[in-house]
Amino acid sequence: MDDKGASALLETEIDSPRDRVLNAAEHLFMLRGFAAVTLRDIAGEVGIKHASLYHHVPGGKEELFVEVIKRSLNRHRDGIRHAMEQAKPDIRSRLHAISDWFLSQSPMDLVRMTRSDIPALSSDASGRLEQMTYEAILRPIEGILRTAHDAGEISVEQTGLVAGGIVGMVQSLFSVPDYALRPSRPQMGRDLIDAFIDGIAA
Amino acid sequence: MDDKGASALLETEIDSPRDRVLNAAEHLFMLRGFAAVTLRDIAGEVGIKHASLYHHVPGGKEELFVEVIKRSLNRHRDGIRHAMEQAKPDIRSRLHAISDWFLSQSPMDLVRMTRSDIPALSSDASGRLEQMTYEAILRPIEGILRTAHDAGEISVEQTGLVAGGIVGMVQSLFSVPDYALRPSRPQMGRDLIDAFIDGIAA
DNA sequence: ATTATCTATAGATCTATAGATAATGC
DNA sequence: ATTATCTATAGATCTATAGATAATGC
Repeated sequence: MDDKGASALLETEIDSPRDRVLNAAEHLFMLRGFAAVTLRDIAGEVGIKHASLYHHVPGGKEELFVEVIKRSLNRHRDGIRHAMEQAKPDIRSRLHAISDWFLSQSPMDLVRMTRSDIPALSSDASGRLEQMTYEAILRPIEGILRTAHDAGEISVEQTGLVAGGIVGMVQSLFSVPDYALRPSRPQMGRDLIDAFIDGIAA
Repeated sequence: MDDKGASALLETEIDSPRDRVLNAAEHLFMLRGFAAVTLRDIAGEVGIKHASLYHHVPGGKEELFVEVIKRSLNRHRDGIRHAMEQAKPDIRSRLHAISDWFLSQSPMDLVRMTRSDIPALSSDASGRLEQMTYEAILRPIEGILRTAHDAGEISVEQTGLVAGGIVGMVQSLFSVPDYALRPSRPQMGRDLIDAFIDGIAA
């Protein structure tokens, strides 16, 4: 699957130059979106000239974005999977773990990604990424909810709807300004999850 | 407050040319965000050349965006206020009405607006819009939750947190693709509100 | 007479490419 | 020797302005 050659790097290995480029690109693309980030912005964050980016990503801006999103989605898929293995099996622990995971990552805005960024790409990449976004994030959470539902742990039927709602709710925390961060963002995430599980009604 | 002169237009009045420009701009800015929309896109949707936009909005792209957002935020503030006057006073009816209102408007992405679009503006406009966003949308909803809390209708204390979560949850529905719109988006919104009020736990 | 639009163009970016130079890894 | 970076530049596009032309409203 990886035509760049599976690298059997030592664990002490520092980031490859290509990874430093992808890291900078991910930071900026996630923060501002595809259109608002220029290749000069990314190169500037790495500390090189923008023309040098083409050595690492010959396909230019679109390939850079696609690589960044694919890498991020794969990491989220694995992160959620791993969190589910670690967490206690009850739905509250599981949703807490998912919230913790999202809030530990660079701020993703799934709404902007699916409504603005991804549709701006060539229709080829566009379709693949849209599909991949669903498979990596919404589908796993949907599965977790479905399992909890079948076990009689939760009552709601519309697992897809609720999965999207939870993600939207948690990601809204990324726009909480620093001065309002009391309690911490992860704690806010768990509080929102608790409110959603128990209901806000008195 | 409005230095363009309060227009005592007849109710049968059709949109002024300036309003047609603002409408097109709002549609595109809300869909794709500030950076991803060009003046040519907007002019094209109106059916004029991009240079003509400067006659209606001399300040150019930034002023156009600021005008659009201010108009939209004012409309949301009034719409929420009006919805609260119409709705029954219990918190469920009120949150249903808020969800209905949001889903009746052109798709707003508050996360993208506050994290990407608004910070890209001159710091002058940026500060004003950030403040106005909070006052027009989050504060009213927070007030509604606070009232319900004081009346013993809901138990959760963190009204600001929950207000943001509800908005994020409802706005996530804008990224539901058309083929998945069963039931309707407004019905999905009310279902999510119900789940949030009653809790998803069995 | 005023308002709205157009053509033409300036100047600033942006993406992308070509080819030279520097740094790195056997 | 290979990988990474740089300088220089082409060509596309974007925002914005100036001034001419067309449409509209008394």
